[in-house]
Amino acid sequence: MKLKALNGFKDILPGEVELWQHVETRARGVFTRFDFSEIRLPVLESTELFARSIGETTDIVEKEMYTFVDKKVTMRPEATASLLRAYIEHGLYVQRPVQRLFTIGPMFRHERPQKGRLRQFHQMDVEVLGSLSPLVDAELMAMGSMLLQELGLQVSLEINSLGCPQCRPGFRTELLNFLAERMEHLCDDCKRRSATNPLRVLDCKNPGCRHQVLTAPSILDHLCSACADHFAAVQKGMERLQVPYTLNRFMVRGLDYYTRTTFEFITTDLGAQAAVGAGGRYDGLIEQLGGPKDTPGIGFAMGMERLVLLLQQKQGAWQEENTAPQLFIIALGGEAMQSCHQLAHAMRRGGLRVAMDLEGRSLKSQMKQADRSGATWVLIVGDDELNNGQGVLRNMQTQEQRRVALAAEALAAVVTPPIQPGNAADR
RNA sequence: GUGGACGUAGCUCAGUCGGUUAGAGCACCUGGUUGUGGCCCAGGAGGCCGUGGGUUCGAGUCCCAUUGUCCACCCCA
Repeated sequence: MKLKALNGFKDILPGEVELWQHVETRARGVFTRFDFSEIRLPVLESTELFARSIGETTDIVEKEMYTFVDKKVTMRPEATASLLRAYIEHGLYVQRPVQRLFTIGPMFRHERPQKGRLRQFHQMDVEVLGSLSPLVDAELMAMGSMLLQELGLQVSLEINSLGCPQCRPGFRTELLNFLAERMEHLCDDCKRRSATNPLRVLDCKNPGCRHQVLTAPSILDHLCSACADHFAAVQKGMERLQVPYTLNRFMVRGLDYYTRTTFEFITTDLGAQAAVGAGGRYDGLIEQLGGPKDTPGIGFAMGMERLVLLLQQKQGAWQEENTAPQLFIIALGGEAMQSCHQLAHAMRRGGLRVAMDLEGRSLKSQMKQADRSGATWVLIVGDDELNNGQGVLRNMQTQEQRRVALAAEALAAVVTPPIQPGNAADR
């Protein structure tokens, strides 16, 4: 095999696509219920946009971006930056003081692929721009929980606050002092992290580090009064909406722009990839990207691959929509083929799903195809049927056959049964 | 970028101590039935055994390199 998809890039084949559509349909339903509007964004943006928003020294920007160096453009590694760019560029803050937007699409990061992680992956991204209200934080998390619940997934929610530019530096210094005292007990990665991003030591997976960090100062004890009040109001809001969550003072974020509330939807069923969704507040980012002053924002992203993996592991988690042909037409002989081709077209124009073999294969072979297609009805047309204008219509389940006029309307009347008033509610 | 495991038919996998023509199941095609699906039966097609080198009388099997995939680390949705 010579040509194949790139490492970390995957085809989504028929059979699996239906599950993706199911997830997207459910997501769109929930998001619009919460008054969010869809926005569609380019996958290619100026490199500068990501460098400025995500952070020059983050792993994503330093070594994971697909960048056309000569053209100074990059395949987006996440959606928030692009969405904010569009928000600022089109002055959406003028049209509506608080914008609620979502987008669904592919992202690109040059990482080593593993379970639940690809180089092209797909996210559903939700953002609320222009609101400082803690009720928005609570509502976003509640919405994420609702979607996961409607998908039938058991996922836990962990929340934390990272403070703001007022209170975080103080905490950072204190944490650095704490880490310096027990540097020799930390793993090599954490020794490095202490210098680059000390907060990350808090969520190291190494058991030794976890043990050390248990007695570390807590960010939650160092919030300024504004951040503390906000976080308390977020938690009150969560309780009012009855969204279960756990407080995790060790949770931090990988992207530089996060402030205050952060959260992750966590599962234990995806190997090393615990997070199916994550997000938080980024109150300084919009201004930093050239938007209006003091415009706060908050949002989260869910990993579609991870949701799909979870649903695939869960038998019967969803009901596939029936897209099988309603009628399979079998034509025997050249003349019948031409006549049936025309008939199929007329019925399709009328809105029916009609399948037909155009290869002139044997009746037996076509019956097999019809069976596999899942069609309930099969129309058989040979020379005799063509001459007297009556096709043989067979019900594949009951094996009953009858003669029906070779006319689109007559066939449609049999193939699409009128809806019984009593059955409507069952569907 | 680092580590480990694994590459045999479209898919899932056997293949003994190195031995002559490389196998099974599923899927596909044809027939068993002048024009009737599923089940069954018979037959067929489909392989550079990832690639390149080496050892050997002989390599799918052993060795080396390379490449790909997966899992984990890092990081992240």
